[in-house]
Parts: sequence; C-alpha cells; structure tokens
Amino acid sequence: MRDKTIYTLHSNICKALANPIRIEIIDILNDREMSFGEIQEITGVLKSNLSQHLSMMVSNGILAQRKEGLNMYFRLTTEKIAIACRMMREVLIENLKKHQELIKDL
Amino acid sequence: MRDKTIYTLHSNICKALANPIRIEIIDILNDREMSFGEIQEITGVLKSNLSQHLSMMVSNGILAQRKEGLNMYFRLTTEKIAIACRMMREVLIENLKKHQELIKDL
DNA sequence: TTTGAACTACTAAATTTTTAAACAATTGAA
DNA sequence: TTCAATTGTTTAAAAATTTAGTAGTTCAAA
Repeated sequence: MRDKTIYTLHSNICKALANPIRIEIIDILNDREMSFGEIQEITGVLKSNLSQHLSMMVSNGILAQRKEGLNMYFRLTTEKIAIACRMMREVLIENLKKHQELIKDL
Repeated sequence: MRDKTIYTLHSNICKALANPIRIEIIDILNDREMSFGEIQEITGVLKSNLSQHLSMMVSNGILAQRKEGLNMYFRLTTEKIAIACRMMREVLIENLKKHQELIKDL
C-alpha cells in the first residue's frame, strides 16, 4: 500500500478549520492582526479554551504569534488559509441554496 | 453575542476534509469519477468504513453519487473542494519547508 | 509584590472513527 | 422463477480523539 503520511499531515491542516470557534477566529483575523484579548472579547470564548484553540492553530502553522508587552498578537501565516476558507464558505452557500430550492419545490 | 450558526455550518464543510481517509478520497476523485470498488481498492479501507466516509461527504455536499447496475460512482460536486484542498496542501508544504530549515540550522 | 494577560495540566463530556455482523439491492445462471 | 454471487449500506458497540471547563502557573509591567 502507498504511504499515507502525506494524507495525515494534510488532514491535520484541515482540522485546524474544522471547528466553529476556529472558523470564527480565521474570519476575524482575515484582514488584520489581533490581540488575544480582542479575539476573546469578540468570540466570547473562555480564556483557557481560546488559548488551546490558538496554540493548536499556531502549531499547525495556520497562525503566527507575536508578543508585545503583556499582550500576545495573532495573525494568519498566509493568505492561502483565507482563500481555502472562502472556497469552503462558497460550497456551503451553494449547498444551502440547493437545499432551499428542494424545499420550495414541495 | 452575534449569531454563530454560520460558523457551525461552515465548520461542518471543513470537517469533511479533516480526516486522512477523506483527504485521500478527494485526492483520488480530483480529476475523475470513480466507483466504490475502485476507491476501496486504492485506499484499502474496510468497506463499511469507506461507505460511512463517503456517505458523510455526500450529505455534506462534497461528493455526488450515481448508481449504475451494481456499482456506485462518486465524484466531487464542485471544483472548489479541490481548490480548497490544494491551498491546504500548499500550506502544509510551506510548513514542512520551514521546519526543515529550522532543523538544518542546528 | 501585586496585577493583568495568557498559558498549561488535568478531567469529564461529547464527538468521531473503526470494526464486525446483519441487511438490502441488483444481476445472472440454473 | 428462484437461488446465489456481488456490491454496497446500516447498525451497534468499542476505541480513539476532541472539546470545554476548572484550577493553578508563568511572566512582564507597574
């Protein structure tokens, strides 16, 4: 059988997007860097939980972090994450539209 | 707090890519439709398990299916899935390269 | 030396994944 | 027609992973 390591590594990147909180984080960081505190305020997620999500995203190479004084700032490492995310969003919208049409036809 | 329904729906699409077997399936179906049997032979996954992964991808709107005689054929519903997947792969490759450089510098 | 900001370790709950076995649908031969 | 072979699905249980929450820790600044 072929080597599947690449698929596991690849899916690890995808897992970084496979959670509503993490999707929201990517959405928020789409256009600018933001501090931990700001992200927490916007998402309303518990600090410890947010920290876990962020550190997971950093270790997956999705986010980069930078410390300044007491604050930690986060940003997307590459535009490609936002693009991938946008593609998925478009797939979602298309599916929702199809679904609506099905319902309308009843 | 804002409505987060969209983030949950969005993450559901992403979850369809967040598994090594499902990534392999998307890889395989990238350029052409394929039968269940072919997919099973290539992936080596247990029939019942493969069936579950495929049906999950169909219900998430990632794959479409078509029956012909005894055989079931699967294909990507849209090019966008392949594009999103490719973006992620590129992020992975970039990360691996960075990682290699770090190791080389030691 | 205290305060604010964020991280870590740990646990319980929830979700996902795998496996085995039973089930259903289609085809073709007896 | 009926039976058997092939193809794939469904179900249920066990195993593995992910997530949220609590409590405690670290670290820099005032």
